[in-house]
Amino acid sequence: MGHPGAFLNPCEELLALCDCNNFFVSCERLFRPDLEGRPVVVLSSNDGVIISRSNEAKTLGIKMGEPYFRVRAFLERRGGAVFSSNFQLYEEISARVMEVLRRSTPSIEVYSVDEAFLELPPAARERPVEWGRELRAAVLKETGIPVSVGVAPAKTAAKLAAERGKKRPETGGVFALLPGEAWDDILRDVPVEDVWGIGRQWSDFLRRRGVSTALRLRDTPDDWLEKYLGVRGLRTAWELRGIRCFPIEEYEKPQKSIHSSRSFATPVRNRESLAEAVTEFALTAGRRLRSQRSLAGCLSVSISTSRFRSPFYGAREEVVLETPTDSDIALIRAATGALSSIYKDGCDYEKAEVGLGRLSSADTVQLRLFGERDDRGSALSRAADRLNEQAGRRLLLPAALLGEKEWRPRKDRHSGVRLEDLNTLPKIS
DNA sequence: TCTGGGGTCCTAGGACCC
DNA sequence: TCTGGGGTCCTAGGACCC
Repeated sequence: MGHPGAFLNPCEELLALCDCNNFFVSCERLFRPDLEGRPVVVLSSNDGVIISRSNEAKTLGIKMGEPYFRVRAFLERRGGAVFSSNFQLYEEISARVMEVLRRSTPSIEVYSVDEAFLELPPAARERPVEWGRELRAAVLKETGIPVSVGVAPAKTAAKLAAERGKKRPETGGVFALLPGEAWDDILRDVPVEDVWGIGRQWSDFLRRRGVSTALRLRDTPDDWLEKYLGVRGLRTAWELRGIRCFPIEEYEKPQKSIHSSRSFATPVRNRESLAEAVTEFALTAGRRLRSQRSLAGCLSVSISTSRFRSPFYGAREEVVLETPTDSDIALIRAATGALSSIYKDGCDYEKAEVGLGRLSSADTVQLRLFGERDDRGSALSRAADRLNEQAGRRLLLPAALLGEKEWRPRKDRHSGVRLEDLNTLPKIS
């Protein structure tokens, strides 16, 4: 068997996971300090399911991903506060948190909107917990967002450490999992399904074979792991041995695919409304495509009725774009064309999606032999991006989108907070 | 009545080539 | 009835993540 990753002396280098606590709820609370101590939840798009919970909501037993309609009455009785999601706001606050983190590390990987991996500066290796506490205090002071910090030799272990910091108040939100005697005791306490990289299918499989804790996973023989869980499962076990297999990926790579989709507040029955939604999603995907300087080589459209009702109808059509493009006009044309080949009359459509794939760099275009680059459409789209960004709203949009948007997702509980409001927050000094 | 949206990586198997 | 042995590329589907 070969080596699944670079071997690093476990004691030499350390990294940290910095994880924002209950991030979306914490963002909403910045503007509503009166909600401290009350159960608060944030809902997904279309107010569908719960995607962020305050500690009080967790204590009430409300689960991640729980459909909102099932707990609405319960939450009301308990004096809970509910918010529709406001991703623009969360992304802006996230950027501010990441700025603070960036200052305290030689190398950072922004892993998600609320998490980052940081290489510990060499001087901090002797005092990881103190370093973590300083980091935590700096983020709280400058952004108002509470975070947990976990320090360990490898990412998978750092995840466990951060979780421990979050769950145990006596740690002050910071925990270092360092090779030594405590290592085994801590891993013994962690159910295997709580290990980063071990999801539902794998944890069921492992438990059936008696591998029920992180410690047992760590001590499972390599050949067995590779046979049943593949190289990813093997790397996860190695990381639990303190060996770094997933390096910090400092440089942001362009995405390989871009998707834009929404569920509709009320079912859409007519072709025009569905085409309008698909046009909207193509525009959203196109804007994100251009912002990472990519061209799309193919585009797909999916439509479906509700998964929870029968008869179900769902279909997907993919079209190869003869010349890779980032032009809204080309994307919209492809999307509406694909839609017409799968649209079926008489269905109650609940969701649609536009996906862009086979992305390539806009800076190094591969021209097809008989293809012609659509420079005008591309330039027009970029000009629209600039105008709309300067204006802070959409000044320029296709006439097809001037309609009533009967497909618009629900957002009944939006706080109404706008980006500008961020600058009105009182500063803590 | 009401059930999110956005990604990544790995692997197995088929097509195709020499 | 018999009908090789590799290698590479591509894709669909499954698993995972937040």
